[in-house]
Amino acid sequence: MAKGKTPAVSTSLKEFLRTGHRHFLRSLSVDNVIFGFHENQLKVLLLHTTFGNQWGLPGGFVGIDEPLDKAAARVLRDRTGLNDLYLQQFHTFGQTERRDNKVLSKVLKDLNLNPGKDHWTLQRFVTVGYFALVEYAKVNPQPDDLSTTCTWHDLDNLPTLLMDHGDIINKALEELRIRLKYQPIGYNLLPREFPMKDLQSIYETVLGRKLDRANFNRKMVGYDILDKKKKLFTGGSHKAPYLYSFNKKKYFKALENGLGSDF
Amino acid sequence: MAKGKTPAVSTSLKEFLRTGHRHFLRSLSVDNVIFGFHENQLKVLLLHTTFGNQWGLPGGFVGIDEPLDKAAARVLRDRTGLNDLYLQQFHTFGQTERRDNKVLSKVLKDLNLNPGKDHWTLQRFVTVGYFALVEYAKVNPQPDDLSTTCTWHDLDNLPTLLMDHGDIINKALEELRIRLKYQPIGYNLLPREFPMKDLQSIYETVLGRKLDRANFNRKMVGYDILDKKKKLFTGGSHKAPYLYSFNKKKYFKALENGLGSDF
DNA sequence: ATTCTAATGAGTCAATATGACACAATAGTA
DNA sequence: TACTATTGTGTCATATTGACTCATTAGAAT
Repeated sequence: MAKGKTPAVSTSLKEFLRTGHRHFLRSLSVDNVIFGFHENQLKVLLLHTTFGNQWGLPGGFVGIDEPLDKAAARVLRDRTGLNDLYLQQFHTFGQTERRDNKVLSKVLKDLNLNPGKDHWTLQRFVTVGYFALVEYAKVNPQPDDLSTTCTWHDLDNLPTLLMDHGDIINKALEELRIRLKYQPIGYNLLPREFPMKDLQSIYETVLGRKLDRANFNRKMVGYDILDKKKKLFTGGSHKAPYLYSFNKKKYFKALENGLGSDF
Repeated sequence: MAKGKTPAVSTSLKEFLRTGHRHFLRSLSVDNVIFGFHENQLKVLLLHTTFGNQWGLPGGFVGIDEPLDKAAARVLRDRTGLNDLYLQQFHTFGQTERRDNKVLSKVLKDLNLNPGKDHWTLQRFVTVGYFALVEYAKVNPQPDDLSTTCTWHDLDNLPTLLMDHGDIINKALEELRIRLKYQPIGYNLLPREFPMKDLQSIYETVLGRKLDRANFNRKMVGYDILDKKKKLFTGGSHKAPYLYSFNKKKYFKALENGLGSDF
């Protein structure tokens, strides 16, 4: 979907479509499922395509001399304006139906480029899926050259999506669910300091069921990977909760001893 | 590494190297980490390359109209002679150093083909890693067109490997370890009926530590996914163990209730 | 200032799971 | 018939989990 900003590539969309096959790996792309958390809702960042009038995941191509992970990180940076985010490869999608005839052939026509079936963007693409966990408030969503808007969408109220992007999101969520069970990565969705209730909300949303407040607290504190801070003044008319922050040192020590495993 | 046997592709190696770029996706390959279990050892199936005098994973290219998963299954079938095996995609490797200059340029020279830097096989490749769990005794290892032998190797005594194939195996093992903790997939490495001790050995090998016999037994039986069969006559001078077999119906029912999860 | 409300931190307790170990049973061998 | 190695099963102390209680407290209402 995205126009890559790899060094030495023209910034013009037309030029990109004409000569991209010389600067990017053929038939390979990356797509990012960027998760955010806001108002007790898990959200995904989506782009609205200029030409096809459809929503799709932020994605891009892989530079001919660019590591795969860097390509995904580049797309993530370009769409969020942020660096060094939690980004995790989770699955590669290689069905033969994965090709975008509608949107891109319309683009090509509009730009007076050869819309023939053999254009490199109209070929079948294998895409490597990454999911990212980002702090909602910090993100400044940026559309790419093929889209008009870039906005958050509630995960349980998604619009119709391009190609298999719905499947990709589902798989990302599934993978997130699994990972959350043996790595406490949820904090990546929160500010540096957060009340325990917010972390619990994330777990409840991702796992899809309510958790007991007291037991959740006990368990998280039990992992010994959080620092307890001073109080928070919430503005709510009730007892103010503690704030916690994630402690990386403690985390890696805890990982060695095996966090949350059977056997 | 492998020559694909996709329909309508010439069976000659030379022809394949000359025209492969028209039948396969460019710069994309699949590699299989095929695990077997024999004499209490976890084994991996490796190929010895004819030209480079090195060992590598069984792999292949993806047909232009072939689903990714099918390509991996095809490679697995071609090397083992078996169908319908446990095969799981686990990671895609996309470092820029992933190109095979040594082996393939030698092959090209020997076949009097243009050994220029721009030959399609000498480009950088992104490879999708799959791991398979197979029943050791049933496998009939088959080398491919670029290798002389295909044999099992002890996982803890591997030879020097091609490119990043060592990393790929390590990652596969790591992924297998994680999966084993929340899905009882170990039985795929065993015959249809097996004594509990063999299953325990697999867990011990994969997890890398001894497990208590009685507790392991209790836990596995507790999952309620195994059928207890008649006795086995081992030939050993001791009490004969029961045989168990995996029950898929029970398994899927157990999965719904969440097998071995925190929270 | 005092009372009220909603949400928090901490604690209890029964049920269940885990880890370490014990012991009788038994297939083949001596 | 006794011996040996290994198996099926049981026990028990300890740790973890799930469901619940209760005193505490920040801000709003009075």
